[in-house]
Amino acid sequence: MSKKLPKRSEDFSLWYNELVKNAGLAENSGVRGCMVIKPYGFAIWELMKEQLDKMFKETGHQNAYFPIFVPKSLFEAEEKNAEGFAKECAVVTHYRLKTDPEDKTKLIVDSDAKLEEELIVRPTSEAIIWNTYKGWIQSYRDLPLLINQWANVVRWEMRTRLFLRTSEFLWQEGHTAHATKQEAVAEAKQMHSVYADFAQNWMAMPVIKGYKSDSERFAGADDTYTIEALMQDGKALQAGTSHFLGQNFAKAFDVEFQTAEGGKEHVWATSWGVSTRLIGGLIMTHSDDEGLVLPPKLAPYQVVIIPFLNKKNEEQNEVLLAKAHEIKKELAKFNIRVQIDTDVTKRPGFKFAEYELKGYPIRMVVGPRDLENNQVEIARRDTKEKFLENLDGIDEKINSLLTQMQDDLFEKATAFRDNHTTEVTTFEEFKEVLETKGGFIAAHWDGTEETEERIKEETKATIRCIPLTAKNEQGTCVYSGKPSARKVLFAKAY
RNA sequence: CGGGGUGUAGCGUAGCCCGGUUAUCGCGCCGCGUUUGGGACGCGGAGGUCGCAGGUUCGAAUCCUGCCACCCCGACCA
Repeated sequence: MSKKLPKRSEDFSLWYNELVKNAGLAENSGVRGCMVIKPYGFAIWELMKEQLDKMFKETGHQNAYFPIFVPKSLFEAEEKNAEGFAKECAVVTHYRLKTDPEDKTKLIVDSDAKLEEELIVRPTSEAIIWNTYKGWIQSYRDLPLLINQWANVVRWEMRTRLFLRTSEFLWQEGHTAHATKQEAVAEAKQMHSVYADFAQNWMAMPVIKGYKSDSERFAGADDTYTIEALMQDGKALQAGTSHFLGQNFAKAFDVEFQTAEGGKEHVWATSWGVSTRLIGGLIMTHSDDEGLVLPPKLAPYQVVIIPFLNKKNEEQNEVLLAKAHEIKKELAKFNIRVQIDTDVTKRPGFKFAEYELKGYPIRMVVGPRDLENNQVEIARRDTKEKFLENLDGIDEKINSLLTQMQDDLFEKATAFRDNHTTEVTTFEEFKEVLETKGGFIAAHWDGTEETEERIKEETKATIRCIPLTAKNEQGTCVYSGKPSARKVLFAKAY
């Protein structure tokens, strides 16, 4: 069915692309930069959504849905935001097609059906949402307003990559309104932590929490908090952002509320989002030359049971299948997601390779030999270890193995990240590390956009974030030699 | 948007420079048989608007023009 993957170490991009396609996660759609997410890939997204949604609700948020189209006049209301996205907007200008009089088999845009005002296909929903919030917020009693939306957005990027950057992508965007600055900042930080929690405890993907420099900040935000992950090729991935928007959108959309004291004030805002890009991060964090490696918590199926079926031996097949179902039922006690492979036409070796490619965490093989001994063969996807396990108490054994694997994956990824985080003091060192080893580089920076830009031009590395944990220590900027108060994290990024 | 490349069956490809019966091969797919504890083998079979539209020609996958899509590099990417 699928051919061998290219080696990860030889051509990471090619490896990634082939992996995504061969594992059945997604493919290019043939529609400009848009991808088709296939059922297996979408199942991962659904698991992510389920957990994130739960976390949002636990922190007091509700879901709602706003239009995909944003009238241009609304879009341009917040200048910085509009400017930041202007170059990558899809725009609806007409609302009707008609048969081409020159060629009856063709349709053409009906020029009589030109919209008076163009509609922007949302690249993000601040504008339409804040225009709506204006009508929802009059009093401090209406606050805080804590809303999340699951939606698709469109950004007309010049160059696209499956999951990491597509013209259309799925995401969630939270948009909140608060009575005080303090409360809004706390909300932005809280959601920043929720993302970090999700990345680390569900995706087993270690992240650095930090905030963005002026040039990397969200257009229209006062502060952008980010979680930054490191991929196996040494490039950084911005995995989620949470923005403190100040009063920028409240002012642009005239959203004021009456305080308890009777005064009028603009509300304070946040927005925060993660997207299907997380799936790309998940893949590039854990996977290997054999294919996808999924952390158990986000694996559509955590266990595949493969009974050794033989076309010629119906009786034995029945016994093996019955045993497989029995085991599945046992595992259900711990809500373990199990698939039973009932295909009689493929040989075992082929199946093993396929399930490895798809990243099933545990493979359990049941053959005649095992039946006699009341055992199964267990194979771990992450370490490739194989061993026999007695079936007594198999539910608990598998459950704890899954927990173990989840922890091990996180530890392994953390070790990789730490090994690829280098502190440097000179620009020579900076360039050397970037070229040979990649990864995060912690270096002093003078805080100017100019220096940041120069470094980017010379090395392609950008400031990924100013870590929240960065301790104050006087030093000199790695590029300009000017004084610096703390080290920041640089990397080449996706 | 600039530079380069590719488009031939579900996938990967040969053929194109130098036009000429019925378009090559492998994988996959279907059928039968033998197999089955790490990607099986034999035999038989199905599957093609050669990216699209024009043009040149007795004749176009092949030459010319235009368009479209995709890939790589750059630019772009809160």
